[in-house]
Amino acid sequence: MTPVAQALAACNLGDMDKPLETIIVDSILDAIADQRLRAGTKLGEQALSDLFRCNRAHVRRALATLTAYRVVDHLPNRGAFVATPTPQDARDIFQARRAIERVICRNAVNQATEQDIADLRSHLAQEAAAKGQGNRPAAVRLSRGFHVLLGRVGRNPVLSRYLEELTMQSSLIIGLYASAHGTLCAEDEHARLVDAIEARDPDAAQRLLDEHLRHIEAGIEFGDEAPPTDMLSAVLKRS
Amino acid sequence: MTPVAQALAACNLGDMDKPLETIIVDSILDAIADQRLRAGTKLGEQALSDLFRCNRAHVRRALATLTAYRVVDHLPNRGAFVATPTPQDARDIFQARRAIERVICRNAVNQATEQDIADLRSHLAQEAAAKGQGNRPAAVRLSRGFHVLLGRVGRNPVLSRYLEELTMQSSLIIGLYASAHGTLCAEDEHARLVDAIEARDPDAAQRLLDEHLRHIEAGIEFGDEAPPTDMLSAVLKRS
DNA sequence: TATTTTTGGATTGTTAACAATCTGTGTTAT
DNA sequence: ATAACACAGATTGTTAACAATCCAAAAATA
Repeated sequence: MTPVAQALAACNLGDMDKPLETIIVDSILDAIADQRLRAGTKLGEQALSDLFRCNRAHVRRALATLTAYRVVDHLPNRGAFVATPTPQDARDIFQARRAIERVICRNAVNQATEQDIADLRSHLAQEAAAKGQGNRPAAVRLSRGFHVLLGRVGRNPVLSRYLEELTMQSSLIIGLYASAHGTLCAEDEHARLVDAIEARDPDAAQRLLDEHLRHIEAGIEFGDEAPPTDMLSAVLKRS
Repeated sequence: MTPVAQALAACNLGDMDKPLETIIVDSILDAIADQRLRAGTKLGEQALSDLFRCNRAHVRRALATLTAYRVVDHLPNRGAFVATPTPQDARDIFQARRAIERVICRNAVNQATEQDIADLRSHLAQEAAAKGQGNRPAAVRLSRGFHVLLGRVGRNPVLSRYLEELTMQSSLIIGLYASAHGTLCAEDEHARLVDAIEARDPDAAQRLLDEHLRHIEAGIEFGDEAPPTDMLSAVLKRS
């Protein structure tokens, strides 16, 4: 079983009557968000079409979409690889997150229903549980999930979509550069953010979120040199 | 000659050794930005592959990319259409622009070189010229071009990319809902923005840009009802 | 006449075979 | 022993033929 197969194995293979391309794209995005697929991994067309029991054309289409999302790098005649953001990319991505989540956050303060706040709190509980059990993969996934959920509460699909892209890339960055300790969202920062939203205090919420993002970014250690490259990503130097 | 062919005719058909898919994508994006292609227009695969003298597979790939950019809506078994943003989409898009351009603008104040400022001023001159001649298509294109150029000066490729997407959709929106008069960026707003950047005054620049975007948005008239739909876009109601 | 059904053409979706390119291995020559 | 070269397997890129679906106009029915 290839590494890619392992990473994507326990996925959305239940048919669910959704278009095939969507299933492939979402499976790969999930795997990246959960850090089961790491930066630089090659996504071979054969491997994927075997995995999803489909035509290479479908895989090709899916890879084109992922390339447009900037989550996959496509090198002509060489193939598709999970993107490996450079340290500069990382800084740009986190600046973009601050710009976008700032507004998402204010929207959330204005528009959150009681149901939304309940959902957020229930998510917090899940995060705490995962951390309590020392279940790191789940903690990583839920940590991103909190931000995505907040995006939904903000009710601006354009901003949500960008945020999902950016958190995806943040997962790659953390996988590449995260120091072994720390790095995960301190969940009490999430909790205090929900408090501020419930209190309908936009300025506090915005400030908390901004600090939170700076903490995450600060927790990243840009080794002075190249990213910890495993064979494949050597090829991936951005032009 | 089909309407699509007319819109894309005078385009980047010079080969330029760039990958074919890129040429198709960029041609269509340019045509949308210039409002030669209007919302709801069908992008038939045959028509495009004839136009670009290429395989349908290439067209398909290009359309997948444009769909990922949210500039094209893909309806299964029916085809690809230039997206028709709803009034709610428009509000979301302009809010996103404010969130993003705010930061781009501060970046520009911090990082603009003398060359950058010269470029901006030269762009302003072109805008003035186009308006003076009453050349509306050129004025529309250059008006968007100013914002895109500002994005480049900000030197955050992530934000620039989102801005390019958003200004593209803004072109569609303006094409759909713009009242006949007004609506174009008042170029003196652009000019004053450049002044603020040259004066290295981030707060003034940010304020000017925010107001500028609100003016554009205010100039849009959301007819209470459906967008001015020409046959095809009737099919395009978002799910 | 108005509504439904049928039917033909056109368009999109799918598949498989073929061509071009790359990667790694093994050989040869210096 | 090292470097350049050549070959074979594997991977990506391209193309064309075929199948399924949709759309619009004509025919049939009420």
